[in-house]
Amino acid sequence: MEMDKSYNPKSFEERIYSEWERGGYFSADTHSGKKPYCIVIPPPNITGSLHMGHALNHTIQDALIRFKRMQGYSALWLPGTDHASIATEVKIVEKLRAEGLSKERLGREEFLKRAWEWKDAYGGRIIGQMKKLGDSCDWDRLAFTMDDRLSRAVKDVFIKLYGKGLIYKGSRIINWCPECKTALSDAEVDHITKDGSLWHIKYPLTDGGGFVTVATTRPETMLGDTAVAVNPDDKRYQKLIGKTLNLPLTDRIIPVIADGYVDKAFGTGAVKITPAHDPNDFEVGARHGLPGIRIMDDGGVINASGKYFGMERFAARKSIVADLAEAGLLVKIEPHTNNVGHCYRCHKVIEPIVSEQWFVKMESLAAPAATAVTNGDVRFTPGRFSKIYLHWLNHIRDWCISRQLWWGHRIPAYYCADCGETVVAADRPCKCPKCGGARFEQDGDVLDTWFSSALWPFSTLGYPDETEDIKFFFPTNTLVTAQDIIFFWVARMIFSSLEFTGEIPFKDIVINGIVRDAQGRKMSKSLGNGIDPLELIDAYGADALRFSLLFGSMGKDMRFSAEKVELDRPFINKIWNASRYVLTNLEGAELSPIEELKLTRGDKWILHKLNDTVKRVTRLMEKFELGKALDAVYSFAWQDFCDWYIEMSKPSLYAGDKAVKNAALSVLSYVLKDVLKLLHPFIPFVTEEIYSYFAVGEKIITAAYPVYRADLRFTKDCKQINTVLEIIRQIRAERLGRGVPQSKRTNLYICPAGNAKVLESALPYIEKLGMGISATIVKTKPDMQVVTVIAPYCEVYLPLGELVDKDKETARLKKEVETAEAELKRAVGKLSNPGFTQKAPAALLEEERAKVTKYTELLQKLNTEIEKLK
RNA sequence: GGGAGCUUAGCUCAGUUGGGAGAGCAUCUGCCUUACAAGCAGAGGGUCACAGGUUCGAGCCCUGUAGCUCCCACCA
Repeated sequence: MEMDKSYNPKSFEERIYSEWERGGYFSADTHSGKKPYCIVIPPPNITGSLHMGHALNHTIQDALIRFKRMQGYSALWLPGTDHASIATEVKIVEKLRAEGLSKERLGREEFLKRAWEWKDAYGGRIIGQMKKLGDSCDWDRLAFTMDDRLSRAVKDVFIKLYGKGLIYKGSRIINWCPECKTALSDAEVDHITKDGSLWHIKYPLTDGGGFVTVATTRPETMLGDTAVAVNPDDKRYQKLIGKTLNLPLTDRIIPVIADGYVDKAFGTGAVKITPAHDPNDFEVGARHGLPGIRIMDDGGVINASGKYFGMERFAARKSIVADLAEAGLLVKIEPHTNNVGHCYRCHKVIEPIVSEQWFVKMESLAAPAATAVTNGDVRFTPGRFSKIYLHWLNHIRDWCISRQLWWGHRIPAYYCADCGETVVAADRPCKCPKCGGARFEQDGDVLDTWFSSALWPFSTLGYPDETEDIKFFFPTNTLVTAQDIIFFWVARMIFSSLEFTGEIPFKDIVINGIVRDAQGRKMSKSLGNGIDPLELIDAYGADALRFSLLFGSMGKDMRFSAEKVELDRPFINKIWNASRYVLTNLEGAELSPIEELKLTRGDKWILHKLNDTVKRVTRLMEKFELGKALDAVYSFAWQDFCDWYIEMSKPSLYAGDKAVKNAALSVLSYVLKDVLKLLHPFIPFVTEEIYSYFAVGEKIITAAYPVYRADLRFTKDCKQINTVLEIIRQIRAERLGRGVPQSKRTNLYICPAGNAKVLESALPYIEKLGMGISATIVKTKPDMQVVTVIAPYCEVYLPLGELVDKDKETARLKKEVETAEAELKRAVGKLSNPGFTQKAPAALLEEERAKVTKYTELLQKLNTEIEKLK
């Protein structure tokens, strides 16, 4: 078998994925005797298409799953999708509109039929895209939040919470989106800072004694005012408390009340109170027994008596302001920046409105969820996200869970048609427990999409049933997600899990960064700066994309562009070619286990370094430092293995000694295979493809992950070879420094400073890598014109003949003298500082003393050289 | 109004518990050396945002300042 001459991912990625799928390599067994490791996927919306955020998030999860699978765990990456109530409904409504239809005309049942059709047609699109990326999910366990199984969990949880009094229905101020025509939870509101205005309006006193001027950012809500509040300590207004005002543009009379909530310093110090349309006013109203007057309908249209009836809210604002001005009641308009809530789906300004909705009481649920993080049961990576999480939980308010939508889990509450009694049950009740009536109407609302996602880690594994899966895999191990859904999802999974399973849902939460564009902006549809991961896969291959996403930092936002993929791709090509080098030489060779080989010093060097790399990479993987882990394999593979060891191995392969060649190939294969294994979690396709040539019939996806081997530690040999490499580097620099072409090889004469033995065994390396015809040990400088290279533990003489230019050489040596003198001075300076010698650790002192010796000797040598040249 | 993160080479970023500033790309030089020119071998390039402080010693710890980014927040 021969590998293609060049790396061409298109020729194998698809094939390899289907081999994995057919071979059942992704399925996790509960009876294998292996330890469980489980990641549940953040379920993408069925409306979604794979974007760069998914690509990064999935690459991390897949790398972790593959790592654990290779380590011998029964590793389950549980995939699924989310019905995304509001997002999907908006899409379907749009589609209907395009067909000239509306959901109201269609009716609930027909609408849902259409929605399911839509889901069946497009909901699986993202799954195919995930496979292109290489996601090794257990597709047999694919879940959907509206599956019967998961819906059962939703009902179960709702009923239990209701039974405990933790779900209640009540009339409260909620966030209303007039576009989506539904209530939203606090988390679903984005606050955007906007330049607006502060309108100062005069409200006349009924006794004719003047006016009270109020300041407001939403003048249209005055139609719903039921009081004006001032601070009880405000001397300006104390006389007015208890008096009444004529509410302009209406015929209503409202009182002036005193409430500590009012800030004397802001605006005019007098606040109009609109209990039905402002959260603060709602509370002030409650304290003072004020009525709330709702003046807006669910479409954001004024729904109050009078001329403004039927006007859109912002048109009404304009009109009201104009009318106030005309009546001489508008004092002034001040520029004012404030934060305006927007719907996270349609981005329209939300309206606070009093409405009857279902809520989850949060206090008792939030506390244990906070504790789980503070006591370390659940850990955030990076740790700073725990602060964000805790802050949210500690300031949480009740969660509005009802949505005036149709696509989703319908609230399992039934109202008796006869007496109005509420019955919460999994199925439609037969008989009213209060009046015995038999006719019931189910609540028309559906649940917040996040209510079902909150159950994801256990609903997907079988909750409320005690399935094999839940017994084996729950609590799961790691959750990988983006920071923008810590509140929506992560926090809610934790409190739900603690409440219903009594356990944490996962041990670790890994927060991945945001993939930004080359200029650091968020990728967004409106900016049009998004990159399509599928296009990148098409152009460069999935491995290259995955590599680029991880090669860099983790947990931090990253700048990304197609150019980055392009620039990172040569690494994969390098691995491909290194593999070809080994493979092409492998023909006819007989390999032996490395334990049985007589290892050369170079072998020991690379094995020692490999061992270090394995240890380091494993540790970093376990700490979720995937970027650094990849970096560690990268530099080992490229620098140590390709640039040095492969070059060192060439004489052994080409010298014609079969035993030597076999031994060299045995080590080459061993190291290469381990490199492939270390890389497999990151770049699964190409490693699997290459592996198939080296281990016919085996699959790297289930190969054992390399482990640190105490028997492959060769600290001394490693140090010695490092010195040799330093000598080689010096020789190369000397040659290149005077423009000697690489093809011009010379004899090398090496004069060791001390023990010659170490250098003797390294002569072949020095010869090969130092561009030598031959390398020989000499006792003294040969009697010819040479360039002297002053290297560690030796001097190397290069007979470069006429190339030697005395002046240049002298200049070069003088420069070296300068640096050596500087180093010496630094070391001596440190050692003559009593503070340093008294307080610095002994090892450091020793190091500095060694430097003094080293540079003193070096200086002597250099000066001798300079003298000789004269 | 609170909180978080960032500021290191021209660019993108690493810098573990304080002990001589690193990588990749870009630039420059020389090489098509039998795995790879998507490559090899070298070189140049940094007041570690700024100002103080702690320390024998600070990119790293402390305080403050500035700029950028993000999150949270019911001052109308």
